[in-house]
Amino acid sequence: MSEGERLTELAKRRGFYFPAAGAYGGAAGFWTYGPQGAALKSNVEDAWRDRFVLQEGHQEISAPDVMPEAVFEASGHLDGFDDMIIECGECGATHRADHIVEDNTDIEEAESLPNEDVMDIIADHDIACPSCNASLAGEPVDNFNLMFATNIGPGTSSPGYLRPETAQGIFVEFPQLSEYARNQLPFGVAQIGKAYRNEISPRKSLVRVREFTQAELEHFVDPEEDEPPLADVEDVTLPLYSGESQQAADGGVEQLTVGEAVDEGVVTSDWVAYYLGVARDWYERIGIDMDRFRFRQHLPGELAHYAADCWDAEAEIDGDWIEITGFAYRGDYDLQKHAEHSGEDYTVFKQYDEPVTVERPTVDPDMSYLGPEFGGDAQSVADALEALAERDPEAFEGEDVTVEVDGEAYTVPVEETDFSVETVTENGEHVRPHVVEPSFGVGRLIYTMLAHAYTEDEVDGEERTYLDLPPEQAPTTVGVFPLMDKDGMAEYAREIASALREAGHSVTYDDSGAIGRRYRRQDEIGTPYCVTVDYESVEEDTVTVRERDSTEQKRVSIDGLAETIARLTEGETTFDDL
RNA sequence: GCGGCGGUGGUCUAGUGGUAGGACCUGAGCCUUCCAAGCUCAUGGCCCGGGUUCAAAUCCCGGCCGCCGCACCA
Repeated sequence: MSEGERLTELAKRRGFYFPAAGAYGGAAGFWTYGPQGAALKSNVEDAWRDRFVLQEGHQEISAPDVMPEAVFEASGHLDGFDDMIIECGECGATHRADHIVEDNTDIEEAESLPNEDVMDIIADHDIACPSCNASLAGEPVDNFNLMFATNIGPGTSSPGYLRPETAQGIFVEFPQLSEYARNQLPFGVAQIGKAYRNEISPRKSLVRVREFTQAELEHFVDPEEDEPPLADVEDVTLPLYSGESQQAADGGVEQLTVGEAVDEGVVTSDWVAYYLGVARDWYERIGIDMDRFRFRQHLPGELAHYAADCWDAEAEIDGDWIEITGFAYRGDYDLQKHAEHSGEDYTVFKQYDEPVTVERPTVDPDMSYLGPEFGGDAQSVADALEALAERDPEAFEGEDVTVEVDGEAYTVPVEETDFSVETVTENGEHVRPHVVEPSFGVGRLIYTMLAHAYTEDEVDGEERTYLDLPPEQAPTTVGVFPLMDKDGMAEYAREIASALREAGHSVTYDDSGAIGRRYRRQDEIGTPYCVTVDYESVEEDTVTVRERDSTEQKRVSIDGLAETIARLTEGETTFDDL
């Protein structure tokens, strides 16, 4: 059985996750997190929030899953997602219809043509299937959109989409979010939420799904001025698999510190390097095996439409590398697009230390002259004059000035342009922030954590399976058992369970069957500690605490038990020191 | 979406054209002074639809789901 199969079996049996709506046959790519899985997910999200929001001083928001079409027109997802697909009737291969047309004809931008036209072109040119050479003439051209579409309100006049990434919910609200950050760069806005992609072929349980949780951080920075606090992470060692190494015959993963990676230019963006460092330690914190982990740089052809440089964090499972996080330097792509499409201001005003006095050439052309003179071109001429004044004020020194519009020259008397050089005081400038984006797939993190935590060993000759999840992440912190359900032990144990719950621990109480069975049950869901009440407990107010990984036990006093468990889970003390 | 393989209680699995058996798990009880012990009892199943047949969980077709490969993964 593969690692993945063992995991899926355990996940279903023990309540981590299972295919959704199985009673009706299910739907591929949708999974329900059971009690253990939901608790684990919640813990991972809390740990992420702690590190990437609280510790960084960022803000967190929660935007809608459904957004109106305009948002995705601006973001590029509508075009980027609406692929023309043609399927070969012979071999069944699916191809991008627009690409096939572009490759076989002089036509460019075939994507902008209606599907019928593309079909006709394929028939007219008798284009063949690139896979098997059969003719594609007559095969239908379909759209395949990876976004889930819906209608907002009754009717179809207001289309909406389920977001394919949580990021747009942040970008689109930038003007408001900037206000909350008092318009001071840099600032970061995070979001943990669902995203949806109508994948052609969901695979590998939680790895490729149609509905998933993302934890995304959009860190808005001034590209000219802001620097990450690299000193905080410069000694963190990163396993880097650069684009260069991937393409080299003998390339492999290089262990470089964040400092070295930046100095040697392996990671070009300091910001990306910073977050690689932060994330590396965080992955370790949540129990990902650092011996089965790497950062892989995207190859040039692999980069998304918005990304300038991108590294993926990848974890090895069953010999495959699973992408668990993307670290992208998105530049100002998204804010720029939303500014263009919405007409709103997606910049931050940066005030200078000292106001700057500059001489600015301006024109205020007399339209009552330009209008009659140039007719419909008058506005273009006025715009050209303005541009020229900024570019080359000396052009206005003579009697006439000549500008070119669409290859045609227009000559205007300078006095009609009202040219002047004004002295203005500038207090600052509008800056369009750049965006650094670490984007985590929560389901994939969970899948990796479970796969890496899955451990088999032997206790007293019996095989045992347990999850060595870090106590902070474990769905349940402590199991409380009476050694036997008699002589007051159960009552005593229930009181202890209540007390531990009141102290904030996640507690399971179990009095069924033999004690060993109960330990194993907790082992399989990764519960780090079990407290057992025996005869001595009732008499002396002590209990045994059993550690999951070693199965060793220590007797401790009931007094301060909750604090003892808390210190163990938080790593402030070790089991050996009890 | 294509191709290959598969689908029997919660899990793992046996099985045959005559409507299913085991193990584990789970629950109840007994026993038990710390690691899946034992005994008794109990709950629970042939993925869905159509076809062939006197009879289908079994054979055929389609669908759904899963795994693998291809394609896709902006």
